[in-house]
Amino acid sequence: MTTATRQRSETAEQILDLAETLIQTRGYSAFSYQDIADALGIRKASIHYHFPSKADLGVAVIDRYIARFDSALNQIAADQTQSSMTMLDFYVQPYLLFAGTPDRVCLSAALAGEMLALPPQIRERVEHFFRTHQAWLTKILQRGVARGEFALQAPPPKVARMMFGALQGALLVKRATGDLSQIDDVIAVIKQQLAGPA
Amino acid sequence: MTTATRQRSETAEQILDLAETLIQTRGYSAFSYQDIADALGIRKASIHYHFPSKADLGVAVIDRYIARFDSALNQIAADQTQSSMTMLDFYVQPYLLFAGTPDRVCLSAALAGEMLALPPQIRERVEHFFRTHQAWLTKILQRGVARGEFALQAPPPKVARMMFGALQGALLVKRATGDLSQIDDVIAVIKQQLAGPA
DNA sequence: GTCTATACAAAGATAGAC
DNA sequence: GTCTATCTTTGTATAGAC
Repeated sequence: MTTATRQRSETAEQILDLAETLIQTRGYSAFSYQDIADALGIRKASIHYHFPSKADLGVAVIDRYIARFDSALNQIAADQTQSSMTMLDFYVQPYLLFAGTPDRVCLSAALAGEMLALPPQIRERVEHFFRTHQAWLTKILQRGVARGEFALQAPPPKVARMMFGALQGALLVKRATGDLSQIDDVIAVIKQQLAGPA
Repeated sequence: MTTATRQRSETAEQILDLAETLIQTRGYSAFSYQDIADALGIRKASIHYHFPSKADLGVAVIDRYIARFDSALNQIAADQTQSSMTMLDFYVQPYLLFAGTPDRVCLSAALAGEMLALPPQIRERVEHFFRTHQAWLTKILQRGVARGEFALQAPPPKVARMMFGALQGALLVKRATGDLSQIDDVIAVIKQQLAGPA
């Protein structure tokens, strides 16, 4: 068992949950230990006990976020009897979940907006998240092409980039405009294009 | 002549330029009057003379940003002899400009990442920016379809949403990963899809 | 593991001299 | 229009009692 999976106290988990939401809605720079202390009814010093510095907390939040996605991606790829489109449908589930809320975007996208204000350890992880997801999408697209399920008009890596950017951008636009149908529309257009010319 | 076009002092312009860059690279919450004072070799109080509050400065920055885009969009639409694809090529110019720098994203996308931490006046403008651009893109797509230049597999408003999100997302990913080819790839894929099935 | 108390720096902002 | 000086609040962080 690695360090990443060592269990955490109940309070630590609550702190992580709240910090994740705060970063997604207000950004890393704009949230404070005080915000969390108020919400949980504890003192700032107690949070420092669990996460000595704000950077430590930020790293823990994104590491957990990444781990959740990694687990989901592995699960999807585990069942090779599925169609590639079904795999993509599973992939976009988290985006649809965020889409259902008025104020949530992908944690990594929120962080990417303030990239140069982030501690280096956090920056690295945002970069890792983006690279990993685009690579994963590329693999699914290649699989779909190989199996004759997709008819792409551009190389899989480029289509993967377009898809990933469109999903992340759609969440940002959704929140800013308050129009929750943004992601549904974007996903619909993407899927139609993968299916190939009618 | 409207208020928006009233001329500003040289110092005020320098402050706006720097604030714009700082918001694009570090975000609204993370930049301070001190950052600007240091860079310009002036005092914080001097900035407060030109822009009483941080919200005032933020509003001035995004208003100028929006005005620049509005002007560009109007210019593009002014010459109706152009092809719709040419109009789109002009539209993506600013994105390509940002794409050439390692750390710039669209001002509105940076702000969208920390939406709930923004003063209401700024939030409104981000929303306005997103709505305006998607509406403009929709009009160009409709024009292209009407003139037989584009063969879309989905309704123009939805394709416009996908395109816009993809462009914004591409800039964020570009900065996070450091791969400047992200936008070129995304634009290439988008254009190929507009041209219709081969 | 949580608290009180406190240190220390930075932020946004204002008053008033020049 | 810019400066010095100052105020107030907030943010991150630590020491040490319970």
